[in-house]
Amino acid sequence: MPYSAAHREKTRAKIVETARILFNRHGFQNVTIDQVMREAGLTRGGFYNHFKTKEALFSEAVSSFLMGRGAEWREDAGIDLSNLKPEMAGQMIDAYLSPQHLGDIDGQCPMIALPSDVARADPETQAAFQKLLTAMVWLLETAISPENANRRNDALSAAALCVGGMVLARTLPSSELAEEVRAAAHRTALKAVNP
Amino acid sequence: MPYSAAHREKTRAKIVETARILFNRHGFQNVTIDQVMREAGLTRGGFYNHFKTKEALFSEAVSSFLMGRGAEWREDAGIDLSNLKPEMAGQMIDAYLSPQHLGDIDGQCPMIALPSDVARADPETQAAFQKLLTAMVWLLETAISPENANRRNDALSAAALCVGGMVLARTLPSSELAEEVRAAAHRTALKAVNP
DNA sequence: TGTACATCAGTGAACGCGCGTTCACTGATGTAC
DNA sequence: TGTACATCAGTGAACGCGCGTTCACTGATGTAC
Repeated sequence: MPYSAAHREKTRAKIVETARILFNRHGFQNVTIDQVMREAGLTRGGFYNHFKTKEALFSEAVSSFLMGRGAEWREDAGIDLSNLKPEMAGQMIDAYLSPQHLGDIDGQCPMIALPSDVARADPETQAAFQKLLTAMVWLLETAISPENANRRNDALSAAALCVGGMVLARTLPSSELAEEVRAAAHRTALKAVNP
Repeated sequence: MPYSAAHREKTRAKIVETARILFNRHGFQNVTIDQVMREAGLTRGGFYNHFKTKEALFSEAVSSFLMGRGAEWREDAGIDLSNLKPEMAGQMIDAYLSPQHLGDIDGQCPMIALPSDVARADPETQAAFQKLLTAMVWLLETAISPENANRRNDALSAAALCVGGMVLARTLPSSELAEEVRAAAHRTALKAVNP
């Protein structure tokens, strides 16, 4: 058995991570397989040793965020999934709706960079997207103080504010208005999880 | 001067309106010029009599919403721009975050259907998108009771909830979760403009 | 320990298709007389 | 009022390029002996 399974897995992971970043930058359709493979230090043809189609790569790239880049991101924000405390909902929102996240094209959450692309993608990709949102809502809901009778409603709304605020801010050409939207969504999301 | 200017203008408007709908359904890149022209009852080649590039059409399609489909939409919701009253912020939110709007693929607001596409489009298209948001925020802000000291913040947040809630709901494969997000965003947006 | 071998990750040329754009043309229509 | 003409909206064939995918191959590496 030439080439260890670990080697194969490492190459595959490298392709997925490269793709995640390029999709974040340019969107699904504006990234070519050639580009991904070259950026990953490989050549075009090898792609199909690892993935069936370009769409399959997209699905993996979206899905990889939760435990990949997203995990680093939670760590930086001081969020410990195995030990959620009420204040972590606020920390989550602070991090998600931060100017840093707005400026971090490569590392951003796929829900911000790719919603339209996912809406038109295959069911696997949409399922990966849904998992991302479900995880976010779960985290917010679990962290919100149990005294709040509208926990679920507030968690869902905070998630909508997080994604909506960032999507709008990303799309606006005027950075002043973008910043205004981000800041307003931030303030209101904090109020929603901690009324 | 053969063919009246009105005829030319009518054809052009027909192309834009057809394109707006097709972009809403399939996204910018998944719609071909051939498709648009055929659907508008014309043939491929004529396109360039009216537009310089496909991107120019995109920009017009986004921009056409405000005074086109969006105007019908405001009328149905009972919103009169020349005579805004406090309760109209609520009517606006009721209409935007309604199950009907969620189901209306063809008629939906471009901010919901096309945010990722616009984020990667040319400056004209982004400017058209910004005009849409600016109009929405202006409407909400103007309608919100002047007693509210955080008018602008609340209007911006309500807009983020409107767009964010709908974008998420559109992208989710589970219609139950989609409906839950929509309803939560709706409730919280209403609270934001009318605390 | 060293070597022949089998495997399969990776290579790069080629294929085929779709689509944005161009272009020479056609023919419907308004105007001048 | 009727007709010849000029204009230009609309036609449809063709071009050219890019990209997803395929395929015959190469050569690095782990294993058997």
